[in-house]
Amino acid sequence: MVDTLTPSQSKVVEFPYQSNSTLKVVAGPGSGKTLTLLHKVYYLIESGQIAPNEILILSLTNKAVDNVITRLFDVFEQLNEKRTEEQLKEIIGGLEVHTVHGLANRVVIENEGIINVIEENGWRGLMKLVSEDFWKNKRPKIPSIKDFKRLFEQYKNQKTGTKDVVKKLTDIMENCGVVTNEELIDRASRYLNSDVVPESTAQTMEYTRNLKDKIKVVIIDEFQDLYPSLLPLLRRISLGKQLILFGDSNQSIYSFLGSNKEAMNAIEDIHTGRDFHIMHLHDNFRCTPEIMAAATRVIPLKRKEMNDGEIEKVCKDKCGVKPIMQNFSNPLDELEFVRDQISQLVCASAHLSDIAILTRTNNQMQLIADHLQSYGINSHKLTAQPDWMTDSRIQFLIDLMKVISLSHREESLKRENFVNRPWKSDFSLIVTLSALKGATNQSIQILYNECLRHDISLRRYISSVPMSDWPAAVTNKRKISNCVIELQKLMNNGEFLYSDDPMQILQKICTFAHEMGFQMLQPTSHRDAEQFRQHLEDMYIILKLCLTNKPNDMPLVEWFLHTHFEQSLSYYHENPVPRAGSRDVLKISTIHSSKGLEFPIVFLMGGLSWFHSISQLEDNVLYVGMTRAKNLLYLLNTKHPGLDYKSATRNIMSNEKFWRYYNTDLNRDIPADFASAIRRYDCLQRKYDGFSMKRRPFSTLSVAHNNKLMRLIAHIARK
DNA sequence: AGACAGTAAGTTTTT
DNA sequence: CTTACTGTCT
Repeated sequence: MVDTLTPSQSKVVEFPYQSNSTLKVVAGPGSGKTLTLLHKVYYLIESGQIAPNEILILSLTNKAVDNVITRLFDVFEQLNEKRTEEQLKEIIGGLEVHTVHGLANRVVIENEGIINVIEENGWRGLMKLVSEDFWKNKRPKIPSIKDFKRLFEQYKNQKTGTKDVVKKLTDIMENCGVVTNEELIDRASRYLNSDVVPESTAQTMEYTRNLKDKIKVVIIDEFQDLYPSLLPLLRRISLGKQLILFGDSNQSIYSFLGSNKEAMNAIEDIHTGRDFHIMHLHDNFRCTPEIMAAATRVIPLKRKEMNDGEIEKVCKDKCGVKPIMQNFSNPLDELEFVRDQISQLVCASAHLSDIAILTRTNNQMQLIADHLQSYGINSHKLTAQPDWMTDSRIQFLIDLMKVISLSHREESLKRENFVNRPWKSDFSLIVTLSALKGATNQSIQILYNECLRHDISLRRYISSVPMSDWPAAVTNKRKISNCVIELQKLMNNGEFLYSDDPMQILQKICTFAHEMGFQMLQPTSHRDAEQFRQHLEDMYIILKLCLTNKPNDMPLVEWFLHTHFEQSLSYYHENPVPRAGSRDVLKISTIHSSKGLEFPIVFLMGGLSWFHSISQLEDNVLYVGMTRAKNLLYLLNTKHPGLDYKSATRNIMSNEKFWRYYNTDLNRDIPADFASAIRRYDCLQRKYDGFSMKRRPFSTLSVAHNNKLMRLIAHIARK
């Protein structure tokens, strides 16, 4: 059955099930980790030891989860042709595959109802509630949202200093069902730890209980990404179960979340006195020996292993081309180099979709995408989430919908004489009012304090207490009041909350936002406006999708608010390139998001050198980036003591030997006529010559919001 | 108070 | 390399 696997892979797959034990599988890049994992799952089920619903597969990123889910069906189908599609679906449907946060979310929701994870706009709103002197003697004088977030966490843990301020904020969050990601994990592990489940709710807590009692095997994919604060949760989940860890410590690139060295050691003996086994998958089926040799030199520990003769076995033949390294002092040169190389590669036998450009930051990613776009080269961003979901303007609109929906719910509960506290709408309303032009921090603070004093919801206070009775210090009373009145109009208007027409819903909410003139929705440029329009369109698609799968007894708006996150993720997963005109587009991703993926050709952008010095990536980040490449690797502006800079750049386009190797490796036909590549390239160059710098508007070259590049270009222009 | 020299950070993800 | 803040001196 497992004859397609290597001996070491088979050993992992056939390792016996044994409760209360840990198996750690160290799997280097390209070693067939996911394949082995899936075979392992299949083996557990097929051998009758474990039922599908007794297996829990966890990972840290959505990407890794997607990866497992996507390949599940293929691998299972291949392994057993006897089963019908229906049976396979049932087996696969029984498996639990989640991100750690996704799992925590489910547990918490089951125990305390719908909760929301606080987002950028939420932090901005909270920030408005702390007084100026909170920032006195603090690190940054002009605090950003990020600084605020950091300080908030810090104070929460320390429980010293401005405790009362933080306490006030956490109370609001508590009341409104808003949590931070850390809190989400904490709460989940609390619910799993509390062994006493109240009898009355025992039946409904099925999911939580199953996690504790039913699951027998917990598989953690990419264990190197774990960080200390996840450990309590994982400890509880793996209690008494077989814990199988897959990963590679050299690919640990999330050390900024906490010390994962510590976490990695801790997870090995997560329960003391446990049976512990470790296995290695050494073969590398992905990279060429040339790429692997360079990547190995990047990690000090690896270099030592190599000397000890304990190196990964690369299973591919030499391709004859070493990684191409080049440094630039001018970012435009770098972008042009990339563009030129891509032209050459495509004119030879590469497809655009073979190529991936990996960057360190999201900003760089956007910059490169824009530049290539200006030449008519389409690219697809491999982000963890679709763009529109991270657009704070869209999130703001969703917040507006939340205020209306939650307020409506509160009103109807009140009519039926239920308890009125807590008012979940307060949080979203604070976020909304904070964005209102003219509503100062102070006004919102005072108003909110008044509400606390009168034990009344913020919305209700604003709408029912006459403005003349508001504290005098509140400015712009009319504007604030008007905003809430308009919100209430939407709330009482059945055409919004109970509408089944996605366009109508979108229109109503946009009209409202427009009339209120929210500052943050004002586009700063034409480009900005176009982007917003596109994101609105994407939101419309998800609204339409919600309409097709919503339960009959739930209004569309409510269903959307509850499920839009998951729905968009799965929609995005199934339609990875929803709007690109041509199918053949190149891929752009941050190094972090590219983990677990592989590409025939990789451009690794160390950093667009804003500085004259070339940025040095962390060892592991560089290693991950390099080992994504199957056949050809470019290292641009990448500095590392282990790398040898003297390797010469060859003309790739006319390297027949390489392209023979390349096409063979990808199971493609070898082109008969290599000379035509050069002809095609010449033709393409002539076309690009038409794109003179003058004709290309500056705004497409750089990004309006990337001031740094603008300044740098100005600097270069002066010279 | 104002000028000047020295220092540390910048980024990456999770619903 | 640039920014944003600190500390020290006059």
